[in-house]
Amino acid sequence: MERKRADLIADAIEELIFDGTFEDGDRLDEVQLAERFSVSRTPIREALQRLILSGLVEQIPRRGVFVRQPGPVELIEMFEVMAELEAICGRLAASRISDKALADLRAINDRCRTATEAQDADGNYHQNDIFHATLYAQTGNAFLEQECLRLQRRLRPFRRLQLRWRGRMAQSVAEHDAILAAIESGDGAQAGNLLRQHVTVQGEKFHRLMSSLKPAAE
Amino acid sequence: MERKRADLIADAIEELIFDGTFEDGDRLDEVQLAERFSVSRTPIREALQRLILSGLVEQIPRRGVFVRQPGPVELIEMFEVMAELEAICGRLAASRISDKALADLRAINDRCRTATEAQDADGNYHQNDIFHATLYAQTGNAFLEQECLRLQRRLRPFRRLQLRWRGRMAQSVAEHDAILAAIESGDGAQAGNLLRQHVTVQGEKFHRLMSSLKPAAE
DNA sequence: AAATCCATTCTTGTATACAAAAAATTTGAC
DNA sequence: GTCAAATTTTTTGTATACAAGAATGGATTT
Repeated sequence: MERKRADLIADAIEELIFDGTFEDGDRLDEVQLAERFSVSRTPIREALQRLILSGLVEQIPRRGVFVRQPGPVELIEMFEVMAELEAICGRLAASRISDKALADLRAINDRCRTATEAQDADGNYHQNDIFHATLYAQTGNAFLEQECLRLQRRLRPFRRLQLRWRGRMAQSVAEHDAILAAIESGDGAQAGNLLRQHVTVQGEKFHRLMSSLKPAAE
Repeated sequence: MERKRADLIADAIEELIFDGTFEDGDRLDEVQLAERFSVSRTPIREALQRLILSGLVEQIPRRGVFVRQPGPVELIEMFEVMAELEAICGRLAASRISDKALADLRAINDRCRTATEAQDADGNYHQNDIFHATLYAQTGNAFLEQECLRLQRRLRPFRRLQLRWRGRMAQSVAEHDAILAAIESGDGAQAGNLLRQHVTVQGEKFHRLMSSLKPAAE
């Protein structure tokens, strides 16, 4: 399943948006991008199509495509959906997970713990993504897994910001422990509730997220 | 904000797949489609991009795009996700719905009932879609609403088939009544469970119908 | 001086031409 | 006659040329 050049370009443009090269509201000029990537406008336009469909940019007919970072409201909404999806995953996984996968999850969370103790935010962040992705796979529902991965990917740059909150990493690891305990005991409802709380943006996390958005809003 | 020609073509091709003009596994020839719609290959390719991203067709690099109808397993998975999403909508709507919207839902279900009594499958089908779409909007979460509409749209041709089951339409209307009662009493958990069951049944009915058709299809 | 209208220019949307890769067919050897 | 290799053909992927709509700027008028 090889990928085309347009896919690579789409990923590259996505990265340029995430790292701040293109800010909210910026127009993505086709000819500039074509020069930057040393290709014609055609593959650029294909790449932009992908980004439009993923919701990362918005197209205004005959005007161009513009970076469209989600505002506070939309972001909260997306996190709410993510929380509910993860709750579903937890509930389903509790009744469908294999012993091996459970051991894998414990091992992944141990690596989260190690990274946390080493103050390694990048490591924690990465292992955390793997933890959740592994959980998705244990729902036994490949379609659900893909949908979760899609939203996880979309929220990635925002989730990363939350790790800057002091003590958040350690708390996250502890929450993973509780989730794993609920899954192991087969208590799907409890696993779901814990996961929903784990992902839901509320209280301190809410303010933290909002203030980190302020600079991007300008 | 109807976009451009490529979007109309994408919808048209989608319709051609749903109505059976293109079957599972068929290759969608770019030049043939270009002739059919009297445009060049460029807008056709853009339309196909959309269908690829929506999962309705599959692209094999350097080979072309092929119609990819979901198999029995994937279909069951999709219905399971739809059921869980609707359950979420029901739970959220129970605490967020307005009195006016509740009255609207009752009116829509009354139209479902009228259509059922008139043996009007098309009418019931249409009003049923509106019923659920209206419910999505009452979650107060526009992102969730859009995601639900997306999956609802994808499952539409399959949901339609289950109405052929004798008595299903009347049962569906009764289930809507129970759901509305739960929402009105503010019992989100109950509303969610009823909706999950309501949609799960659709999937199972469809599954049984499909397996009974399998011999004929081969 | 401000506003409006027209022309120029810039950008997207579409068509076509070209290149590269895969499928199909033909030709040749055993 | 069959299998294989090479060539032809078909089809996708990319580049470029062209058309149409929107923005911009200047000139003219009030």
